[in-house]
Amino acid sequence: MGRHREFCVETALDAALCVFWRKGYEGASYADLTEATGVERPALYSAFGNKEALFRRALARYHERYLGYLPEALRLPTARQVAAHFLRGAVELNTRYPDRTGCFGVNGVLAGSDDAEPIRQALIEYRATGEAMLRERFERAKAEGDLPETADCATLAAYVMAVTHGLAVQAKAGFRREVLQAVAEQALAGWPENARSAAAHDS
Amino acid sequence: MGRHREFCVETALDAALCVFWRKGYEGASYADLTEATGVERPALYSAFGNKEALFRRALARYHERYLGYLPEALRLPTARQVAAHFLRGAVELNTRYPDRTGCFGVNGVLAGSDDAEPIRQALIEYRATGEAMLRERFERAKAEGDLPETADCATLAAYVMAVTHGLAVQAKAGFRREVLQAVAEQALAGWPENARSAAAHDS
DNA sequence: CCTTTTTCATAACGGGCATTACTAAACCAC
DNA sequence: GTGGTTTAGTAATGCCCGTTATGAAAAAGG
Repeated sequence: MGRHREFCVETALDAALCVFWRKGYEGASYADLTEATGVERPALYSAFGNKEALFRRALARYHERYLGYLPEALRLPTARQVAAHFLRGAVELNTRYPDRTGCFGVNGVLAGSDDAEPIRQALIEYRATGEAMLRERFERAKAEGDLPETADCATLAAYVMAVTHGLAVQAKAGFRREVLQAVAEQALAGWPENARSAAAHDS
Repeated sequence: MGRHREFCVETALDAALCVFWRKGYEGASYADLTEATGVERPALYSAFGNKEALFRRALARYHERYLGYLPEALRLPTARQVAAHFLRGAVELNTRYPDRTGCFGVNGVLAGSDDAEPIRQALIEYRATGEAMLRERFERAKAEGDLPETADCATLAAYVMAVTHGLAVQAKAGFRREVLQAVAEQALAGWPENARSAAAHDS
C-alpha cells in the first residue's frame, strides 16, 4: 500500500548516468542530478541511497547499456580481431554522443565541475603543445628519411600521446613499474620502419 | 622597507605542486596546501594569487622541473628513439615518486579529494576486471596458436587498456573521431604475429 | 624611537555541497 | 470513508570550500 512512485527509476538512472558521464563523480552535484532526472533530491535518496550508491548503480548500468561491444570483441576468433574490435568499439563509444564524450569510467574522476573548465582547457592546450612538438619532430624525421614516406606524423604523435595518457592512468591505478615498461615496449612494436632504419636498430 | 617574507616562495610552490600532483586541482584544498607548504592561506594568496593561478604556476614548475626528458627525447637522432625515450621517460616519471604516482597533467583533473577514494578504487577494480578478461582471452589465443608462444598476454592486455585510456583522455579533450581512429589503427601496427596468423589477415 | 610599510596569523564570510526533517498529498486495505 | 503507509516537494541543517577582513608583529627609514 501507500503512494505510488511517480517517476521511472530506470529512466532517472539513465539521466543520472549521463550527468556522471559528462561531469564525473565529484563534478556532478545534486542540483545537476535533479535537473537531469526531473526528480527531487529526497526521491533520489529514497530510490538509490546516497551519491556514491547512485554512481555505482550508474556504473553498472553503463556496463550493461554501453559496453556490449566488449563481450562481442571477446567472442571473435583471433586476438588481433579482439583487440581491433575492442579499440574500435572504444573509439565509437567515446565519440558517439557529443554531449558526453570520452569514457564514463575515465571521466568519472577526470572530469570535474564547471568551475574547473578553465583549468581543464589549460591542460588540454598544454598537452596539445607537447603533441605538436612531437609531430614536428616526426615530420623532420620523415624529411630526413628516418621515417618512411608513408608515415602519418600527426597520427604517430597522437598515438604516442595516447599511450602516455594510458600509462598515466594505469600508474595512478597503482600498476607496477615493470608492467608499465612492458606496455611501453609493446607500444613500440608497430613503429613504422623503412629499409634504412630497419638496418640498424637501437636497443 | 617593510617586513620580510618568512618562507621561500619556490619551496612553497614545490610543495603545492606535490599536492596538486597527488590530489588534482579540485581535490586539493587550501587546508592541504597550507599543511604541505607550512604557509597560511593569506600568505599563499599574496604570493601566488588565487587557487587557479597557483595551479598554473605549479604546472609551469612541473614542466621545468620534471619534464626535462622531453627536450632530451626530441634531440635524439631517430624518431624511434624519440618515441622510445619519450615513453620510457613518462614511465620513469609516473612511477618514481610513490607519494604522487601518475602524471601531474592527467591527475590534475583525474584525481580528486580523499572523499572520492572509494569511488576511485571501484573504478580501478572495474578496469582491472576488464583487463583480466582481455588477458584470459589472449591466453586462450596463445593456446590456440593464434598468438605466438613468445607473446606476453598480460602485457598485451595492459597495452590495449592503456591505449583505450589514452583514447578516452583524448576524446575528452575534443579530438576528432578520425584522429582517434588513426591512433587505434597505429596501436595495432605492432601486434605480435606468428606464421599462421600472418598468413590470413582480417580487414 | 617612532612612523611607515609589509607580512603574519586568527578568524570570519558568503556560498555551495550532500544529506535529511517535515508536511502535505496520494494511494491501498478494510 | 477512514486509517495506515508510502511518496513528493519545500526548506532546513551542518559542513567544508575558496577567499578576505582584521589586527598584531616585524622590519626599514628618518
